[in-house]
Amino acid sequence: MEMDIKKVEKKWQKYWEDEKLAEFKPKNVDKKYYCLEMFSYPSAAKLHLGHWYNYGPTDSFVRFKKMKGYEVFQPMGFDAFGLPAENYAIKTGVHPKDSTEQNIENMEQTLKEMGAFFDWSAEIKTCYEDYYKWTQWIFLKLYEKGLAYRKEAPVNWCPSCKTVLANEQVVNGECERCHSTVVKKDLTQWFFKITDYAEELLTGLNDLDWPEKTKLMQKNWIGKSTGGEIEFTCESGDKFKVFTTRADTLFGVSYVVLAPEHPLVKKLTSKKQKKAVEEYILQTSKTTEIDRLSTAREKTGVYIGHNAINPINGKSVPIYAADYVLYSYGTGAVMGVPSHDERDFVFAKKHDIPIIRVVKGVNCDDTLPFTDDGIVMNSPGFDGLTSEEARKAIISKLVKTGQGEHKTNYRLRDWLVSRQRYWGAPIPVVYCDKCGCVPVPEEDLPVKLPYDVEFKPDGESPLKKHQGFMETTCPICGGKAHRDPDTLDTFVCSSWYYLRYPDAKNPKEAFNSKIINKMLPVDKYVGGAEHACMHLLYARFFTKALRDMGYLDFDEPFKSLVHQGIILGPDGLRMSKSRGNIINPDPYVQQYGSDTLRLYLMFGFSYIEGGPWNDEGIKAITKFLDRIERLAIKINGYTGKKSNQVTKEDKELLYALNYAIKCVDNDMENFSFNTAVARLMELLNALTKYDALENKNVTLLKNCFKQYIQLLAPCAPHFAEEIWEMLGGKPSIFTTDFPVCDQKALVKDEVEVAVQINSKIKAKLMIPNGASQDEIKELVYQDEKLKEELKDKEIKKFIIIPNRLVNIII
RNA sequence: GCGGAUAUGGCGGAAUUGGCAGACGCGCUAGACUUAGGAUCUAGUGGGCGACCGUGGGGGUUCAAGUCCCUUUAUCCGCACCA
Repeated sequence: MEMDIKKVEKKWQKYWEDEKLAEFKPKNVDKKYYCLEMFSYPSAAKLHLGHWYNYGPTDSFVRFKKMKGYEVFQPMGFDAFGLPAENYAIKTGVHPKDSTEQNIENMEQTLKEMGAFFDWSAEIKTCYEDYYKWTQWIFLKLYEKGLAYRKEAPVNWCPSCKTVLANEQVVNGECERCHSTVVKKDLTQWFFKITDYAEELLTGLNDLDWPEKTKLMQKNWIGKSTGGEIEFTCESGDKFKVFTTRADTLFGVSYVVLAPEHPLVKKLTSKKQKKAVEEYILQTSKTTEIDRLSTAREKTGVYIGHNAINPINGKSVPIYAADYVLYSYGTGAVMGVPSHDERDFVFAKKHDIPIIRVVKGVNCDDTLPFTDDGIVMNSPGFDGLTSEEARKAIISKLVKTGQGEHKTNYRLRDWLVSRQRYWGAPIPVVYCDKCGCVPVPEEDLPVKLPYDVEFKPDGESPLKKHQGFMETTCPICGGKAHRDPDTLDTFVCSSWYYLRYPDAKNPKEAFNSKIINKMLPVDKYVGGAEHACMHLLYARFFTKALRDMGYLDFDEPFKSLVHQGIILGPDGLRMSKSRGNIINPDPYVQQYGSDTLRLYLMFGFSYIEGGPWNDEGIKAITKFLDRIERLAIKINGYTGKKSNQVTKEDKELLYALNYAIKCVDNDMENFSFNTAVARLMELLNALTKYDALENKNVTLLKNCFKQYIQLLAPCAPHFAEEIWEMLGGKPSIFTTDFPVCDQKALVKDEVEVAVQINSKIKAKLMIPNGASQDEIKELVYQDEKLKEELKDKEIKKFIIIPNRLVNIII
């Protein structure tokens, strides 16, 4: 390459910055296009290939939108709280604030070297007071609204480190550091009541331009099921409810199960069974939820030595404690119907529990368990009803006696936001002996995270050990009080950051509603599919909650969503330190330049699929840009020679140009970057071919080539600016309009049509554009080769697909 | 286990949504130019000598299937304290 790519990159990055080309101009808000990439965690490894893949091509999309006349807003920031920085501190003693700030600085620099149109004037760092102050403010608003509450919930506890562990730190049921067996321990923790919005979060999915699979994942995650709650009364007089979607099988109940954590288990267990039950509970505390729900795993459980009464028939059935029932789902209790549920069937066989059939199949299927709907039997008063009728009828009967109700249940659970860690936003409440749990008044925010803390894990979290932080006074009575030693889940910080960006420096409010209502929702959100169920759901919940408090007038934060794929290691496996297959983008940027790496990422992979890294293809991109540069230099040297005559070749070139404009426009819009680049390569081939002609029209060629550089510009921004300037264009090329397709140039005089006989290709014919069916038939019959094939044959059917093919059935 | 997805040449990947499978590129082969060069250009490149056969396997619908239906296999991703 002739040009010094490093110099060119610096030159244009400086120009863009000086001209503030990436800054959003509020006066043009009517033409706004808010494109957001998920912000990143400031890791020590600087930018990895995944960042490049997320941000590079999406920046090209943004530049494309800018050239299409939109006022684009593409902000960037850092999700800066989190576990890794704290782990790093424990290991090395470097304070999370220091390491995080250093990492952010490094990443900012490399992000700038990428040359993306990020509006740095709106940058956000979630670990800074001016941000987490408002995270705390939102917590208070949710609390006021009754959407934040406290309850007991289990945490992973390592008995030897005396510390709470993240799921990630539990490996095969053991502590990753000391390999002790991890147990569950109950703590009082904060929850957000996302379940209040379960129904709206579900129905709202219908109107979103999101990948179908993501919507389906959220739908399943929310997990709506309709059924009823039925109340069982224990012999002791205690009552508990079970949730079921199969009330039609209520007469088939031969036992009931409580989750081992259910309070009634402790209360009702008989003396004789006490030892067995306690052992079982201990065992359960070591099992993960995924294992507990596995249908392949052996169904374990113990009889607690107490019975309950089935409200529909007064029958006494045994109560079991079993870990395949989760205390956190439904009522934490289920009824056991071995005849019509596979898990119950296995359980009953093992514990010698009677199996009573109450539904028969329409087609007389008599193997048990029978899990389909059918006709109800052995159910006095309901026999002969279909399952669906019986479900309603049975619950309705129980409603009358006050022993049941129709109920919709969701698998979605409330969001646990307490983290027993240091590096997060402190929870803005204090606990007073007199006044109880008291929210910190708004004017006292932020509750600052102290710097001087001790990280070494010794049974207490760093904040709990910090007297200066913990000891405070009650805002109500002024008496002694203490703070919450926990911090907020980092997902809380990332659930509202898209609202902060458009008004990022506002010192008076989290965001200005007037501005936000104009700038939101986000027009295009781009990020990994791994966030389908959590971040994307939490953000939707926050938006709806803030709307209901009157701060926002829109219902959904992200109108349109795209997931980029994952770039795997060269071995086809996910990149990870332990595998040693991490590809560092820096050397490629150094050697080939940022445009080349970006372009390769756009061309070499299907954007939403990703795939294994392979650097063979990157040289092809260098070659491609080289060819463009050489042609540019050559064409630039031509002196104008105008010809008014339009040749066949001229027409072909114009066709190629306009076809490319149409395709690239469409492909960029749809994040189909690999095909967009393919069309650019095709057009370069067409330009090169035309250039080789003796009687070329230089003016036409120059004009087409200028448009070519405009088409290329979003995908290779520095390179295109440089060539554009060389061709005499006024910078910046990104202030020019994206070329518009001339439909007239796309009309061809004749089209090639494939001719099939009995669905096998026999010939290809040139057919004049717009020929009638009869004219096409005539042309087919005139063709020598086809004449031979069709001789003496009876034509049964003559199928014509305009401009594509003809199929003759004989 | 539950939930979600994917499978097309030697490789990365296309295919206007039921209409010419393999666009574009890598790699490979041959040639040109050359200071016998990991540069550039030009041509060829799914398989088979062939009629034909080809989109993970088997079956089906259709004039026509990579695309729709049934079935099966393999691989990958998420599962609520990683972000």
